[in-house]
Amino acid sequence: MARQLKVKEIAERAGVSAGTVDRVLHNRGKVSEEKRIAVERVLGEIKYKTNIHSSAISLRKGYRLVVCTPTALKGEYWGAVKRGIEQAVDEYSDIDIHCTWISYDQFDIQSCLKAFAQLDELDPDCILIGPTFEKETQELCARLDARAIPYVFVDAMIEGTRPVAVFSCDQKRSGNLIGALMSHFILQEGKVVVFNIDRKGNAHSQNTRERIMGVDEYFRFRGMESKLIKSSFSVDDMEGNRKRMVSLLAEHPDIKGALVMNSRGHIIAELLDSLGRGDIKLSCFDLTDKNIEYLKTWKIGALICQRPELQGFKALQAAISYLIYKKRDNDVIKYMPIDIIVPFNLPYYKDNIQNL
Amino acid sequence: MARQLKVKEIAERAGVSAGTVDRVLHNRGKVSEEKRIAVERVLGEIKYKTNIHSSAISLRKGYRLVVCTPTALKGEYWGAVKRGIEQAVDEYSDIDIHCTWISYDQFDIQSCLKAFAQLDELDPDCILIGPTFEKETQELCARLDARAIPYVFVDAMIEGTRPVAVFSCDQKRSGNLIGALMSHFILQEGKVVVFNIDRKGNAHSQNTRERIMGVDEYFRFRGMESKLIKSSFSVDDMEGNRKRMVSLLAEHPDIKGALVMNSRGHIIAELLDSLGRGDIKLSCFDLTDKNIEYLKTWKIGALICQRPELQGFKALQAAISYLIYKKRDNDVIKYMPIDIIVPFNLPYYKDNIQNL
DNA sequence: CTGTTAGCGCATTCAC
DNA sequence: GTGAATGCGCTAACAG
Repeated sequence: MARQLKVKEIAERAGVSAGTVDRVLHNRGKVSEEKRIAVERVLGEIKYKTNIHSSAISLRKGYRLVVCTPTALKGEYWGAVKRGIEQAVDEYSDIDIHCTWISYDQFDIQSCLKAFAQLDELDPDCILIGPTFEKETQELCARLDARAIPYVFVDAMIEGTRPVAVFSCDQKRSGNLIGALMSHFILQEGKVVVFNIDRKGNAHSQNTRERIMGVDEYFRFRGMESKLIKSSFSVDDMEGNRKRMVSLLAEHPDIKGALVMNSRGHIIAELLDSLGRGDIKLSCFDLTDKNIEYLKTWKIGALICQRPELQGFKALQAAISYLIYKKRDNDVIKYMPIDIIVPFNLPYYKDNIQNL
Repeated sequence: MARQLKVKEIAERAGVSAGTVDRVLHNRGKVSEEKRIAVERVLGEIKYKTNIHSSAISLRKGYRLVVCTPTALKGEYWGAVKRGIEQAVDEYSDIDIHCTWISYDQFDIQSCLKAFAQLDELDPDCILIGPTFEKETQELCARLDARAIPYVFVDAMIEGTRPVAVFSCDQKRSGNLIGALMSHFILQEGKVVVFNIDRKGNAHSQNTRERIMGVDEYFRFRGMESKLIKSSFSVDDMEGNRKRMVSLLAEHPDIKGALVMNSRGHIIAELLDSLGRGDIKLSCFDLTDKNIEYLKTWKIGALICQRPELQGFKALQAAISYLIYKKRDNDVIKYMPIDIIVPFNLPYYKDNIQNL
């Protein structure tokens, strides 16, 4: 296999200049039909791939990005996403990337609206969005589309929008999976509560809804629908949670398992623990510090995770690559693997630099 | 935070030339004590990080690598490792990397010796080794050390050698994990056979031994050692396997589960299937095409995997980075995550480009 | 439209 | 030892 030709050599072969080849390569226009064809002919004969290094080094332009996600606390889900983004910024430090961070309370729609209003005031090259509320995000995106500001979603797709890319998981599959795991744990012996979180001013997030559909689907498939009980809890009212839990357990003495459809399983773990109901098998989503704590002591049986760092990393990467090459990939939605984490494989997921 | 200084600016501040700064940065020597200190002082004040792009572009040198692993068939474990390596070569195509591939039969020690003998004839810049036989690999490495040829291990560490880096999994943990999974499947009801593979001219590989230790450890921990039965099978004598299996099952009618300590679980799956013993729960290692086939039909319950593509990718990366910067990382062994794959999360592991 | 040219930041000559 | 000069491959700016 021959050495790869360089721009200059392609230019020679096509009887044009390097500048023209560059214009054709990145279809920046301003090339006559004739010359374009000449260049494309040469390009067709060989396999050219632009040298990312030379490219990056010549492209000495800065990019202003805004990242808008639920509050990214260290050790929580969005903290991991943030880490991934920061890691990517760091890795791309040769490109001058300036990030502005804006966050909102994912359980409070007003807070989200306020954050989105801030976005309207800014004029970045691209926005990374961690969406929660469907309608509000659609409205934001309509405004961004109008202003021709591209955006990338992390964690979830929002229908009716036109993102450059989306990094997420197949949430329904996650639901199937956690349902299947739980059915193994409880073994037809009793019932399973499916917990959700109370939100201010809006229904469940898209992701949560899809996960629940996945659980339902699995239990229906197994002919065990009647074993599912639905309930919810609050992220801040612990006393209320306790009361609800006590009456729930009284009402359904045959509860053997609990699924929390988001990352707050640790709240239920603590509650069950304090009520002396460690016999109830528990499983939830995401490798957060608090979940890890309960996973280690087997109070959470398994965690279903979706590579938040990688999502953040790839999202930043996608934004930059779009800004540089203005190319949209055909497959907008990129699915991450769904990881199953139990105490034994925990150490090699947590903080593992190999995971990017 | 201020913009990062460039070599030229550092040179100015230190009152030296760019050349000198470069010599200090990569301690290539030939710098007077005095100037070195001046440069290091400036370096201490700021945070300099060399621009990998400019670096890569200036460093216009080619590298000759040799990859020596068990035969890398598509759809099998080593095929995945190969894919990862090729992917990395592709990604680094700006650097001129030339790979020579040498393979051996992992179940035949003579074949391995022959491959290693070939290595002695070559004079590459670095070798990527997928080791199987411990003593033979140690001997090879001693010769490589003598010839000052650096090497990287993929898949397993071999004690008594000095690799630049090793990409592997904590195999004992994998054993713990598969043991724990199996104990969930069979639920104290019956016994578990642990299968291994017959090898020509040597005992089990290091990885296999560690995995078995992990299973033993877990069952001992649970006070269930008596439930384990050890057996083995051949990769090519199917008729012999069938006979052995029949007599094994006759001897132990209470077998409820089977663990295969390598990637050849599909052989046992097929055998059990043909014997009408689909009731025996089966689990093994690695996401190979044949295992996937049985996983999809639930004839294999779960696969334990160790990111072979990523291992290959990182190994190539480590080799190049060592060749360029001559720096050895302190943590030679890099552990990959241990993935649990069941039918539900299979699609997002298999061929998922997001996994690198 | 098109060709020429001047860098980008670093590594490596090669004189001094 | 040391600095100045050159080039890597690509892109952007500019003159025509």
